Amino acid sequence: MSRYDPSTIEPKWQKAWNEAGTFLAKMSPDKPKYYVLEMFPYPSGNLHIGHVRNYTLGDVVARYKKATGHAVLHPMGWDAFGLPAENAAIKRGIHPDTWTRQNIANMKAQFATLGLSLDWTREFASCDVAYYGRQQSLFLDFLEKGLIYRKNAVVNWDPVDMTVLANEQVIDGKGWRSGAEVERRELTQWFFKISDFSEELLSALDGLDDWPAKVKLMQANWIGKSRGLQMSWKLTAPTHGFDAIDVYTTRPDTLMGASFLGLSPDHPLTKALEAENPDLAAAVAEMRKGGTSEEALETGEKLGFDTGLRVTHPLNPDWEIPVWIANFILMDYGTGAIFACPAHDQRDLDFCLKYDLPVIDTFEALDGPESVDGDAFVPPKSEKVRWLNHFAGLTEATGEEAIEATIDFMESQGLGQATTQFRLRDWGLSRQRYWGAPIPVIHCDTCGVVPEKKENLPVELPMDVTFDIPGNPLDHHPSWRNVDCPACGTPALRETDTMDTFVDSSWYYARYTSPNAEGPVDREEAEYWMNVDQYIGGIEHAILHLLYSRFFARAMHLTGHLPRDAQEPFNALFTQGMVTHAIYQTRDDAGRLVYHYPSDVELRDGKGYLADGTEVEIIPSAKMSKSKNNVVDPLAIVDQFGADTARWFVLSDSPPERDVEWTAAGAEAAFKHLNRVWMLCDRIGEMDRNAQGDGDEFLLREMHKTIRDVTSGIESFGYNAAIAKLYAFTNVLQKSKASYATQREAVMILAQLMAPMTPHLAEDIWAHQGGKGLIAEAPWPKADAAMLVENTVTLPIQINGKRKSEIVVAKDASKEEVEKIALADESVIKALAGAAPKKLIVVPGRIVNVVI
RNA sequence: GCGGGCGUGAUGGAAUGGUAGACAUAUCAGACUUAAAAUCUGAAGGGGAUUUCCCCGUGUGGGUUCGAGUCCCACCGCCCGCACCA
Repeated sequence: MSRYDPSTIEPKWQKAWNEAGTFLAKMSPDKPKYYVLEMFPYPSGNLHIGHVRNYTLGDVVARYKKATGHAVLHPMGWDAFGLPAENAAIKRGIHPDTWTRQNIANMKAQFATLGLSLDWTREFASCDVAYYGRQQSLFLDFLEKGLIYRKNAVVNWDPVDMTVLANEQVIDGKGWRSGAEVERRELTQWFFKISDFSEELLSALDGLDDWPAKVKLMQANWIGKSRGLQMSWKLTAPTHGFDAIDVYTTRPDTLMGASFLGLSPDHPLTKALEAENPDLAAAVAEMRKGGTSEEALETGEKLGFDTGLRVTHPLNPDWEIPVWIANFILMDYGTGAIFACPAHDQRDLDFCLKYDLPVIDTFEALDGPESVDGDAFVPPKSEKVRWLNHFAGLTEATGEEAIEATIDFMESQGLGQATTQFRLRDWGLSRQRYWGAPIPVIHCDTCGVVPEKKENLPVELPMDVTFDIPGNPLDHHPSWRNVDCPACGTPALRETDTMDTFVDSSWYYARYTSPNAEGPVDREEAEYWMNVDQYIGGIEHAILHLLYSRFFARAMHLTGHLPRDAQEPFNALFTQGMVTHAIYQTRDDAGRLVYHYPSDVELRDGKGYLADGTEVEIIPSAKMSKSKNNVVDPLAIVDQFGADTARWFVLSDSPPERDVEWTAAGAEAAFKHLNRVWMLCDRIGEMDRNAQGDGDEFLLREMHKTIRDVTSGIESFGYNAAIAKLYAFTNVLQKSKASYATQREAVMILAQLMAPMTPHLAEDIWAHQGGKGLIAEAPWPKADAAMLVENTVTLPIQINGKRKSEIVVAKDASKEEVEKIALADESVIKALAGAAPKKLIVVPGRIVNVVI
């Protein structure tokens, strides 16, 4: 008898795989290729249990695909630029490069303990000059193609991180990383023209069949296409160079309900009026303060200011409508001006009631007017309503029909144009930070903005920088900025802005295909390996990272770096859930919550107690957080139980797309099970080689069913169900009295089916039972169809749809035979009590239903 | 407000329209043991009769169907995304 000791077998097999080069990706003309990629980690210093889940999910795919005869690419690297490194430099005086390299070394060692089937020869970090230098050359190519431009723009300024944020990085008016209230600033910035691709990025979502519908919907909402009408409203008296105000609306059908025309506080006309009207300027200043802060949202206070200007209604020159400035109108969307229809828009109604402006119904429900004070009548656009005063002659029609009729009418009269608007804005990539890829341009007094010459790339980050002054260290460097203009040769200054780290993660998947290529990617390698066949990561990247990558792949195609087919870089996407853990809390004398480490809590009968007997409150399945003391350290788990146990557990309890709660009991159960499998292998190993037994056929049948079920489970990310089948089969095998030969075959198959999940244990069993070579190189077992067919089948018998009994019939029994046997069944005879059944339903091989 | 998803034992969760609760956790009982742990065997949706019988049961109420956890409608609850977006 031997003991299951992961601490000896796991390093042993990891070494064997390394020495054999088992996981090196090689182009093979005779095999289909398969590229599986998990989102690369930020080198924060330590692996957390969420990484273990993410990378185990991918590893199952990679190992399974290898076994099914694919040439597999499964690389790993580091998303290594970013703010935390600079924060560490400021706080602890460590250079960002040192800090990052130490973290990478540390995490790589932790990765090694997990036994992942990664090709480490392709590893790179985004802060490697070899990587970001190529990124700079992509920048120059994009610039030349007109995919990048510079503009003066109001940007979101994060006063804590001292950097510009993309719109997408502002959450509730706060910086996504720092949480600081975002301020407005005007700076000259570089932008990717992602908005040129709005339509394309939206419509191509339809082709992404193996992406979660949810992610596609989130992207579609983010791109935010809307169809509407743009039209001009004439001012009764021209002012400040305006003789009309352009308005965009998605509800042109409500045109006859116009109550006022609203301007954004940032509208050019507002700005012009501000200069001469102090009262107006004060009101507008007040509106800007409110902005989109959470407080403003809570109070929902509508603020307005009557400019005194008047416009005429496009359809009736005699109808004068007042022009107001309103705080809820955004300059960034549409034209920054709206017409308000209070009868059919709650927000407009609130405003009109507050400022005593008219409310005009333009349609009513078919069953009569709805008169509820303070509530706007807003039926779904698809609902049919009665039109009260529609100029195009509509009487009963849906909102959708009315919108189209209005647009047609207005266009035919030359009063407006159908317009498509997108919410998606260009991606600002400039960051006023040190730890990022330098933007390779030079500012020359005579030539202006000049791109760096390609032969001068890479523009390397200087290592001799200090962090004692706030702001960008590159600005304070004594010499780095000073260069000669590539165009005229006179002294000039380097741009000190660096690139958003989302740029780094927008093309790394392509670089993995050819990490040593002279250019950004090698066309031949890229054409072979691209696309990523299966991409796996967190739902938190559903919008930003994935949208930017989709844009980048298109831009790389336009600049000749990637084939057309690679424009959608990720064929299939899987978003995994979080690993959660219970929080154990009590309250101190002042009523404040105190969080206890799981190791300090004893669990009994579903309740938790501290050493002194105090009962703790258990909050199940909470997000892991250091401050809540509920973080699980994967290294401790590997030390205690081994990597296979950690891998088995994160796969077993929940479907991969859902959150899984880490429990000590669950981890122990996983370990116990692996022990059981080990003992089973041991027992079979000690059997007499010639031993005969009973139940060989039964065991073999169960074995082939398990092959079938585990295979389909892995194919469909149903890992938890696949593992349940493996448990069941282990139980069968454990009780089996079959011959040695059959039991050995069964345990070998068990090992093969477990190999994607628990590769070390599987490898060890394989070796013990005399398997040839490595199990990691062995082909996937095939279920024998003949063994899946049963000779007899048990059919449930229902009476009026309720299960009452069951019968055993031959597999190929005819309908008539089944009917005869069913009618002879005791409970059927009893229920019929001599009468004939009204109806008899026989579904061959499935069920019998007797209707009385 | 708009869009999407989900609701099954004490718990995590299984279930191509066809035997609801696989598998696991926690629980209980038994075996082994001086004892405990480990291991093994078994019980277990709820209720009632009380061995082999009956009723109820997948958030609630309807519907389609021979048959619904699964499909349709309405409602309730929870979760996620977006949002003074015209």
